[in-house]
Amino acid sequence: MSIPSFEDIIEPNDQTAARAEHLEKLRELVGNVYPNKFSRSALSGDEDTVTALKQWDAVASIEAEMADVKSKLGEGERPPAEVKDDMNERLRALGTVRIAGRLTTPPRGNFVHLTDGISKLQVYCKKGAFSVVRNDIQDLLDFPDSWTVWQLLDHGDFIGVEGYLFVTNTGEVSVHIEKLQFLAKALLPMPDKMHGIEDPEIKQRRRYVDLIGSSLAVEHDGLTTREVFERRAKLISSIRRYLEDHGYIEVETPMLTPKATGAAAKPFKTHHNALDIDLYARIAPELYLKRLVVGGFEKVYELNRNFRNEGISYKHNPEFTMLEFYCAYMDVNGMMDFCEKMLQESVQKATGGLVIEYEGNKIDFSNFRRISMAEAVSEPGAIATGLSDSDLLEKFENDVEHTLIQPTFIVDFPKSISPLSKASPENPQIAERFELFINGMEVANGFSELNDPKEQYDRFVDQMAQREKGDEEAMVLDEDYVRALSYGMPPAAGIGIGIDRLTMLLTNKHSIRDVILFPHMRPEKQFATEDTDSTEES
RNA sequence: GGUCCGAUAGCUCAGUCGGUAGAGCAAAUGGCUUUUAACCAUUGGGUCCCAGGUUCGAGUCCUGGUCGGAUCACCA
Repeated sequence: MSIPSFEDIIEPNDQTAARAEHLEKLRELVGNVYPNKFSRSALSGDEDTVTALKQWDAVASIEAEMADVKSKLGEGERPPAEVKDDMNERLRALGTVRIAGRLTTPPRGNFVHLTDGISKLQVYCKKGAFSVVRNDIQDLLDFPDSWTVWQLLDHGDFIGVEGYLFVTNTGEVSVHIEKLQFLAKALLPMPDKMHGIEDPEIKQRRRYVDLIGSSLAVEHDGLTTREVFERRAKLISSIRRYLEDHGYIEVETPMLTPKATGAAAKPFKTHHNALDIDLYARIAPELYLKRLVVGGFEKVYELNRNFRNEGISYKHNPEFTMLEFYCAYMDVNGMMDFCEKMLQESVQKATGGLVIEYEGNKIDFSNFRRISMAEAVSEPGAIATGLSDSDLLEKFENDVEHTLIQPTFIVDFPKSISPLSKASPENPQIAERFELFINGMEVANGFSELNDPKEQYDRFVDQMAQREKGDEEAMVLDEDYVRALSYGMPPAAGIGIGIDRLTMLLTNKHSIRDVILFPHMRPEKQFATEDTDSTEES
């Protein structure tokens, strides 16, 4: 296949031409236009980012004072000169700052804002009163070359500045530049500064530019893209901390497996050349994790990707992040208790409260309902009886599931659809299994783990029979897993929690694609998929 | 896979009944030594997603396609 040219990739236009020309002129003035580093340091020596600098006590307190002064001013009035002078004296005494970032606007006049992706900091340069670092040799450019460099900066470029802090006439804390260093060029134009990128396709395909746009956008509904993924990260780290605080150990089990089993789903298939065998991307880590319970890891978890070769929808992506964990000697009820507490803690940490707003609904995590599937499909006070397992499930999925807005554990699943869970001691037709529903969406699935190897074998055989009958998603017999259980597994409970869906809830996003940085999409036509066969050894 | 909706300048979007392709931001040029999304003036910038069709004439109407979104089915 032909290799696309650089121009094919960046698609030149008048804007890129101007930027490329600026880059060449800058190269003549400063030498290397892509220098290797810029040492950032600010007042106490620890503030390396714009955000850290703005949050540092001395700076934050002056900003707070100024906000107070400005709040008492009328429209168009400026802070009194004596207030400003006093602050400037205090700021000047703090010393020199070295700070770097991306330009959030084109340089206009003498001002520009730098961003670290979170906060913005204004910098001011006085024509003729600052120098530009030459990146090729230890030397400085002075006026008029320094001013030329300033004028060659574009919206989106990276610069580093050295200078002192001051407040402007309008009361904004800014850096007065003494030295400026050019750090990197943006050859492509930045997104609209008011709206960022709105086209959902470009937002998802080019998440980097969505992130640039969303951090700079003035107007946005709800969380910015960056905030969505920061909240996702907070959720995940708080879950990890909670599990580790409770004695769980994180493990990694195979993603490429000889058998796709442990869940009801269609797998992705691939091929290992050296071994000449087919492998499947895992659909669940479940059976590997329980092998570890057999081996003596009494509390074990894995938080990573699963792959299912199925449809794409607002709540399905071919690869999705799932938390699975197992606890020895626990049953389904203990697992529901633990899950409830863990989710409450995580929601609190990620959002700051237990009540979230999702698509107009208030969802309260402070109390999870528990009702049986039979109760859920029945009129109040009259439990439906005589339904077959499949009718019960169908009625539940069609009539009830979407009505479960508040966190609700549905318990007492039919055993026939739960091939890995233990039967209830009271009713052999019922599995000790639950699913957690929030906003009509399944978020978790857990059960008392079946640990009788012979019964597990029989259940697999039953699944294989259904497979024979054409059920592509019936579970595949895993002989080694049956062997593992035969070494003895303690009673245990396990759970799987859909992290993407939980994130959707906590970020008020309707689509799973909005909470996955790079969701699955068709490849762009002009950049065909790589022909991997041609790289194969012959 | 079914149904519905969408694609116009780098970005955000208008475009009436089928009659010369528009605005704001961004860009270029000039001015400006403290501006707060948008300083002032001037200028340039279009395969109206693609391919057909109807028409004197199509961004606009019709058919097919591509890509995307919503929704239903399947699924977690």
